[in-house]
This record gives sequence, C-alpha cells and structure tokens, in this order.
Amino acid sequence: MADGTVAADQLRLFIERIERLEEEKKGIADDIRDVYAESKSNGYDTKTMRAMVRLRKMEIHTRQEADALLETYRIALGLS
Amino acid sequence: MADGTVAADQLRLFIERIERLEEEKKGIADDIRDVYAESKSNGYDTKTMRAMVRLRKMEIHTRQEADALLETYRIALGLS
Amino acid sequence: MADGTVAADQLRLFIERIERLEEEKKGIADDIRDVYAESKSNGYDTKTMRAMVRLRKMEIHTRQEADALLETYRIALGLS
Amino acid sequence: MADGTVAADQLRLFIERIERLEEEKKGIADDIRDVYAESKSNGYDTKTMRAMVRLRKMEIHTRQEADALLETYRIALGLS
DNA sequence: ACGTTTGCGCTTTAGC
DNA sequence: GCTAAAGCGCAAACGT
Repeated sequence: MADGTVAADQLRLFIERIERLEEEKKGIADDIRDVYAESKSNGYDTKTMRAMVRLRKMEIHTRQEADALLETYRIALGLS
Repeated sequence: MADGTVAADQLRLFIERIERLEEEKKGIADDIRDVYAESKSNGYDTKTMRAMVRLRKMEIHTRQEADALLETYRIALGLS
Repeated sequence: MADGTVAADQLRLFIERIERLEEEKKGIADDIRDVYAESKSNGYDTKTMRAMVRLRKMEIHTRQEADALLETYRIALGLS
Repeated sequence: MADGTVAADQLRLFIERIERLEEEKKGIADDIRDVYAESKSNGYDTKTMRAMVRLRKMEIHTRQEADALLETYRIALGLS
C-alpha cells in the first residue's frame, strides 16, 4: 500500500470523525430548539428565555474571571 | 404552594435543561477543535480540511434542495 | 471650529451615508417583492420560484467553493 | 411557438429580473460594509455606529407611528 | 498578541 | 399565528 493511500485514508478518517461530531452537535442544537418549543407551549416567552440564558452565561463568565483573578493573586502572594 | 412558585420552578427547570444541553453542545464543539488540531499535527492543513467539510455539506444540501424542487414540480404538474 | 465638532460632523456624515444606502437597499428589496407579486399574478407559484432562485445561487456558490478548494490544493502541492 | 415555450421564456425573464435585483442589493450591502470599514479606519467604533443607526431607525419609526396616530385623530375629529 | 476575515447562531421578517 | 428563510451581529479562527 502506497503512502499516498495511507495518507488519503487517514485524512478521510479525520473528515468523517469531524462530520460525525458535527451531526451530534446538530442533534443537540435541535434538542435545544425542542425545549424552547416546549417552553413556549407552556406559556413562556422564548425571546425572554433566551435573554435569561444569555444573562446567566455572562454572569457565570464574570464570576469565573473573578475567581481566576483571585487565584492569580493567591499564587502571586504565595498563599496556600 | 402557590401557582407562582410552581410556574417559577417549571421555568427554572426549562432553563436548566437548556443550559445542560448547551454545555453538551460546547463539549462537542471542543471535540471538533481537537480533531482539527490532531489533523494539523499529522501534517494536514486545517483551512483546506474545513473547506472540504463545508463543500461536502453544501453538496448534500444542494442535492436535497434539487430533489425537493423536483418534487414540487411533480406535484404542481399533477404527476404521480 | 473645535476638533470635537469636526469629528462629530464626520461621524454624522458616515451615519447619513449608511442610512442613505440602507434606504436604497430597502428599495431594491421592495422591487424584488414586486417582481414576485407580478409573477404570481401571471400564474407562477412564488414558493417554487424562490426555490429556483435559491437553488441556482447555491449551485453557483458550490461551484465557486469547489474551484477555491482546487486552487488551495494546487498551491499546497506547489503546482504552478 | 408553443405556449409551453412562451411560458418558459416568461418565467425565465422573471427569474433573471429577480437575480439582477438581488445582485444590486448585494452591491449596496457591500457598499455599506465599505462605509463601516472607512469609518473604522477613521477611528470610529463599528459596533457603536451600528447601534446608532439602529436607534435612529427605531426613533424614526416611533415618530412615524406617532404621526400616523395624530393623523387618524385629525381625520376622526373632522379637522383640516 | 492583534487585527482582519470568515463562519455560525440568532433575530427578524415574509409567506402560508 | 406559525413555520421557514433571509439578514444581521457576534465570536472564533486565521494570518501577520
């Protein structure tokens, strides 16, 4: 078997792994859509819910940055 | 327990389900990044690989659209 | 005349140019709507027409992507 | 010349008119991108400018609605 | 590391 | 009113 073929097979495998993962990602995205739809059928406003999710994510992110900063200080000061 | 509380609990559950799914989606996206990185370390060009994946997806999509259009024609013309 | 005023004038001009262009764009979009409406009054199915336009655009795009990918290969392989 | 051919020609003309208009629309959109780019190279923040354009559009829209309401009242009250 | 550019997701809008 | 598609904004990714 020539190297070219081996390389082609390896490349093909990488591509297929990526495509498989992208399908999974698509599936999760569809699940998220379904939850929003279910929420809507229960009387909740989708746009507002998306805003809530976005806001919570930002808050988590902000909190993590604050924690990282504290950790940096802790190490810099040689604290356990 | 008041209705308001029940509703709040239900909303919270929906939000948490969405956040859980978004974490999963993020995980898959990270996996995809890893595969591209692994491919790169095996000598493949990331940009080219992304183009290949994108092209394959587009071709599938174009084919599906073409099929749907033919079906539309078929129905419009009253063919079985 | 202070620099602040000059800057404000320049910014205002940029904003107005954008707004003018967006009006033009809106006008074109309205023209497109009109053509679809005229087509419909001539007995053509709007949905099918939109699908045709979309499909033709996708095919052109797919072709261009394929060409670009070939070019990428060519360069990667050091071919003239 | 058969009716089928005439119809096909007419349809083709409609499609081509639409495609021509969509190209024009694309051109305008590109021009808008250029103005934002030029603004950026002059030191203005693109994101902020987009927010300004959006806000002004909303205000114009709000103003128009208010005017329309006033006009409705005027007519309802038989005022000149 | 930064700035640019491209792809992806969301929002909004149009059609049924 | 709801579904689907087009347009827009953002964010990651590439190149410098």
